[in-house]
Amino acid sequence: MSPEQFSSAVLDWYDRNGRHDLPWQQGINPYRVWVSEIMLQQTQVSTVLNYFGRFMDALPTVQALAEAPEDEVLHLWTGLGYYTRARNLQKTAKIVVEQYAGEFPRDVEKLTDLPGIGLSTAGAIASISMGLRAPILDGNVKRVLARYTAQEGYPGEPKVAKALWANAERYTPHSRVNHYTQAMMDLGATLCTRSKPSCLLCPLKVGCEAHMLGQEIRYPVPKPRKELPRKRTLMPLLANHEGAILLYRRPSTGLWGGLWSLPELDTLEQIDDLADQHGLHLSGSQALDGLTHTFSHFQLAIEPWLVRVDSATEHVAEADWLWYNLATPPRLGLAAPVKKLLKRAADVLLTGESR
DNA sequence: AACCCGGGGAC
DNA sequence: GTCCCAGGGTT
Repeated sequence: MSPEQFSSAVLDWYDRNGRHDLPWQQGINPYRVWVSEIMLQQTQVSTVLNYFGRFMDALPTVQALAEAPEDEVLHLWTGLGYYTRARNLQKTAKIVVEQYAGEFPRDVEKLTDLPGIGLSTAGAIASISMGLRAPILDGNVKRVLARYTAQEGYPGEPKVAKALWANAERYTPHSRVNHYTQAMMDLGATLCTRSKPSCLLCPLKVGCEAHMLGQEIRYPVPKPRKELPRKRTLMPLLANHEGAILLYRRPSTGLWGGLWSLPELDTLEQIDDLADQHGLHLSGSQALDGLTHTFSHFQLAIEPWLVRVDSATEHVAEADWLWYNLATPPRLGLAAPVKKLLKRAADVLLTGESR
């Protein structure tokens, strides 16, 4: 779509389906829009609804905010979080009153010089409350544009951010910028949502690259995960004469909650403690191929050892321990890597092969 | 570029 | 529990 078609489609949708009844959309002026934009930074609309009205009732003008005790401002902010926002709010109010005679500068660059106002917030204030053709790139617009252009790369990357800003600028229309800005935020908040976007209702679905690829959820590309912490553990597979392996049931809460698993040891020497605990006599042990299991929050390197049990093992004394017969496996919940290791153990025990 | 700030909601 | 949200400032 051309930029004109793009913005027309967005504006038509806004006229029919956009939100027009939010508190900060009434009695629009730079002060109200500014306060709402600051409150909405990293904060959901439903939360801000509980604060905006109270704040405006108490401090209806930039002069009132500039003259208020800081404690009063922070009181009105209590529960919203990111309290630097509140302090910056009042700093900016004082600057606007003292340096700009109480009128916000009609200039994006001057707006970004004010504490707490970055490029996106400046664009929102300038377009919504002043009608200036200024782009925004908040989380909503970022998501809409990243999908529309199937933008690769994490938006925190300067190269990617630059591409997104360039498109934000390109699609911003020359007329009705106030409605366009509001429309793009609405689109991102109500249709082009992070998960389960409502593409069938979207005015941009015709040109949306991500939709054409059927890959809406891939965009924007999430922040790259930091390397996961690594842990290691030894897992002994104690095998009795019947070809059964000793397992225990993990506590119902926590990692692998309620699943059956192999014992975990820090060193191979601890195997003797385990044998004593169950009254077992061990013979030879043999290393199996190691494997790595990845959790959401760490990587676990597992060193499995196949250990032969020499003594009789009719019963296990402790509760939550059992001999898992590889030939006639009971139907139990097993941790994924344990299932893999049991299969390996079965191969070794039945064929004598080491893999 | 990495990190800090914060509370709440979706999943 | 994790991740994200109408981001910006500091180091």
